[in-house]
Amino acid sequence: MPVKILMVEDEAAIREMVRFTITQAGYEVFEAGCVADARIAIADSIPDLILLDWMLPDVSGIEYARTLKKDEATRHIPIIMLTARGDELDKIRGLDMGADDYITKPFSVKELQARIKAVLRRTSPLLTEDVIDIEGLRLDMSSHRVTANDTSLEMGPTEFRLLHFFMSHAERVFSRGQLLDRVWGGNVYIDERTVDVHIRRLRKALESEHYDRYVQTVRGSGYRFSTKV
Amino acid sequence: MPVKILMVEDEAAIREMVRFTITQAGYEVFEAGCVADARIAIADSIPDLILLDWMLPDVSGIEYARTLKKDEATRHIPIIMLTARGDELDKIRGLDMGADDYITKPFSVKELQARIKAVLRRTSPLLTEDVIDIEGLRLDMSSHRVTANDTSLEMGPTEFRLLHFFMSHAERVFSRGQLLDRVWGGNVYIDERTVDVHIRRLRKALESEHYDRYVQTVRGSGYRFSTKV
DNA sequence: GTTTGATGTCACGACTTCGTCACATCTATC
DNA sequence: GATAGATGTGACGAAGTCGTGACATCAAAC
Repeated sequence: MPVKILMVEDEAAIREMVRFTITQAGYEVFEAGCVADARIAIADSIPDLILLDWMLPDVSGIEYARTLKKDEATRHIPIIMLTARGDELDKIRGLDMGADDYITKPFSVKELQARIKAVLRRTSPLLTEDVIDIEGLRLDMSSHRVTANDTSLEMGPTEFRLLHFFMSHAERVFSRGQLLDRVWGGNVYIDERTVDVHIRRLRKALESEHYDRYVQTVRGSGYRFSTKV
Repeated sequence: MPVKILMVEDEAAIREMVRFTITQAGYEVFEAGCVADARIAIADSIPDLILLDWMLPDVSGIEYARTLKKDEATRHIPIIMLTARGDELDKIRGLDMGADDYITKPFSVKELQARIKAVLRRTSPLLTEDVIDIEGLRLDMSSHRVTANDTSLEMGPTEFRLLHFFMSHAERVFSRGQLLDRVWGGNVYIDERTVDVHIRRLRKALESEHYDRYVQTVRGSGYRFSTKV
């Protein structure tokens, strides 16, 4: 599951350039030309980062950023604002609506790549890793494989995504609703108890090498991946 | 468990701006357009801070602040008064009805954020923190875990909430009624003696690492979490 | 068309948590 | 040291939460 980036930008030229930059770096891009489209894209699948133009045809980028930060489901998503001139930057900074970084046009491919990487590393460091190894449990994104002490473990696609999410966000509790949003993708009308079943399947897959104890139930709250047993 | 802020303000524009500022900072907002609504909101759930306009349609902010400070259940809630002009500020100061801070309109987002943070820090320094550590007893909200000297402690959800409340309001006595209001949430019709039982359960959970001595009985008043034994 | 694997839902049972009660224990006061 | 009121504590039933196997559905592969 590659890192998903949503770009909200109306100028075709910049979109072209950003799309190239991002795919080049191995991320997955979703594009929206206006806020309305962005909403649809997010409802469909929650991205790991948003590149947000400050001037948009329908709603201003600033205003939209505010909306995103207000919503519980999207609050955690880091936002990089794209602004036209340096002097606008000050204005935006002054408004302080929760962007995690800013970049002024025109910008270079290298600069954009660097900032994306920096923001992702800051917000969820393990998300960018190609292979995550926690106490001998190794999840390899490129080969799409999970091994425990060099023993290959079998699991379904959903369990793999679930494990990847857990391992890149270890030591934190997530409610069933949050897991549905972030592992299944938004706009799904799935019973929350379904999460239980996939947790069960994931545990079963990890069981043979005794890593199932890392997938912990937090009664009344949700689930957690933690090495502290 | 986010910090809850009640805003009592009749002007829609200011409400909009304040609501944004607050959610932005990660707090939870409840809104009331008049004192009557504010009463209802408080009966439902006691906030951690109140932003109170000085001119309100039904009862004046000053008068309401006095009422709040008279009532045992709401006395502890810090109040920030919102006033229209600087000269009114002197008047209010002179009246001294127990506001913890004042802010004059128009005010900036930054200023409001700063004052909220300052007041919260002053009244309950640890309320804004995600992880609270008191003398080796550590409560981590994000991983939803309690550890004592690196030993994980087991307890039920209610005991966890109770301990979190105690640790973020250390060295203060709370009556059973106050604890019911603030830990169980308002509008519950539960026997006050039930608190005793949960205190007992919390003590039992802390017992193994000898932190139960921090949960203290104040005869005739209620309970207190204190490191002074 | 059949098979296979993945997925979401359901129902049942096991287990936890919660509020209440009854009784024991403690403390202040006389 | 007797009394009365406040608090500690174990037990219990009810309600809630979670684990788990079974099943229906669907899409892709053959």
